[in-house]
Order: sequence, then structure tokens, then C-alpha cells
Amino acid sequence: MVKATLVDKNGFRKGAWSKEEDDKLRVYVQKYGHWNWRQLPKFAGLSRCGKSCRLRWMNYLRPDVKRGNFSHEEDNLILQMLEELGNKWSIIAGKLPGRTDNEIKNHWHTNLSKKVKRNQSVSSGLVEKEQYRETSQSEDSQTEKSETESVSVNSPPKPHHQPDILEIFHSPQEISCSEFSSMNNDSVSSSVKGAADGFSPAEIFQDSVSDFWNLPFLADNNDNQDGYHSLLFTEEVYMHSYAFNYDDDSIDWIQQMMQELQYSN
DNA sequence: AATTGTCTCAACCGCGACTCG
DNA sequence: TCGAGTCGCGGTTGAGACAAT
Repeated sequence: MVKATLVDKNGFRKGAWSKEEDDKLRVYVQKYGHWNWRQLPKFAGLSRCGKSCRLRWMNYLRPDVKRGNFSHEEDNLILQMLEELGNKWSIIAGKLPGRTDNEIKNHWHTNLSKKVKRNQSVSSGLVEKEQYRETSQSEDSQTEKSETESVSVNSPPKPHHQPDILEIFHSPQEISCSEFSSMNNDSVSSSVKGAADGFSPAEIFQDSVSDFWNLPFLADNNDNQDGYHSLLFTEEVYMHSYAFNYDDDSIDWIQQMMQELQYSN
């Protein structure tokens, strides 16, 4: 169910994520936030491209990702919003707490579109049967399949094109979009957005200083097989000072540390 | 038990939007 | 205003799970 791991031309790993990789990414993001997805894998000790890290975090590792089956209410809301907006998966995901756009998209392609197709064929079948009754009682519904095959379900319904889907698909159930708070936490994604993960910038700074020698990527460098290896400690210092807006004293302290390091090398 | 077909969903890809210097 | 870097979105792919034969 997962793609085999391989390496792309840039030396980045591709395919299925291992538990170790998940752990590294989770620990790093929860601790420091995702201040820059492109740079993040270097510091987290991952041989992945930033894009892959972002996707893995957003779709799988985020603590608020809800797993499991979709409820009728969720199905209803998805169909309703597809009606209104078309295939704006990210907007729809914003109305479904804990659901990702990818998950909703998959759910549409694997389940909802088929159910819609089935229900459309049932409803069209009923009409056909009524017509058949008027002309002939002996025909069976063998033609139903060929009829429904002409209905395109590979693409989501275009806005305002299928007014009866909801009524057909589910028992009437009023769902108000306002019942769901928009939870587009992902817009909170810049350097100090560690706060979105439960850390205030000040806490992150304090944390990063106090745990300076225990940074995840440093601890993991032993098995770091990409080109970063022992990514210069100074770069880590620089990035964190950049990301967390240190005060002058902190910067002085960092510069002092860097000088000491250079001397010690 | 072996083979084949279908389904599921995590992950990849390309592109447009956005941000910043 | 422009270009480079980055982000986020939607479409698509493909490996593994599962069902049917």
C-alpha cells in the first residue's frame, strides 16, 4: 500500500516513510515548528525533500489528523461543498476538522463518486423503468449498466450541476457549514509558528537554547547518509537565530559560541 | 493453493500563487 | 517591477491488500 523506497537524482529518498523517518520529522516539527520546509529535512536529519516532509506531516503525522471512516455527516458535507465549490479539496478539508485534502480527495474517488454513480443509475433506472412500463413490461434493466457508464464520475460534480445528489444519497440531514469551525492551521506555518504546535516563540527559543546540544539532527547525524552529514553546527545556530528573532544578547551569545567552535576546530 | 483482477490510499509530480529582497 | 525561492493545491501513480476465480 506504500511505495517502495528509492532515491531520486538529487539523492533524496522517495517512497514509503520508515518509522524512524516519521519519528525524526515528528520530533523536529513538534519541537521547532516548520519554519522552512525546504531546509527542514537537513536539520531534522532526513534525506527527504522538503516537499515530501511537508506532505508527510500534513497528511499523516500532524497530531490532529483524524483517521478512520467518514461519517454520513462528513460525506454529506463533502458532497454539498463539491456542489457549491467544485473540487476545491483544501477548502473542503478546512470544513472537516482532522481531515486532509488528500484524504477527502481519495475518499471521493474511491467511495463517494461510486455511490453517486450508483444512486444516479438507480434514479435514472427508475425513470427508465417508468418509461419501459409505458411501452413494454418485458424488458429487464440490463440496459441500466450501459446507461450509467455514460455518466462521468471520474471528475467531481461541477458546481450546480447535480441538484439532487444529496437527497438521493443520504437521508435528509441538515448540516450547517457553520457548525464546523475553519481549522486551516496550516496557514500558520512560518518560523514562529511553533506556537501553533503548542509552543510560544519564547518557549521555542528557551527550548532551543537549553536543548542546544540535543538537537534532533545532531543526534541523528550518525546515520545521516545524504550530503549534509555533519551540517555545520554554525548553520544550525544561524537558522535558529534567524527563525526565532533572538534579542541582541542572544545573538552575541551565539556569535561567541560560533567563535569558540571555530577555535576548537 | 495459485493466479488474476480490483480497490485503496500514501506519495509523487507539475504548476500556479505567494513572498521577499 | 522582476526574479528567485518557497508553498500549497489538484491530478495522477503505483504498491500492497483484498476478493474472485
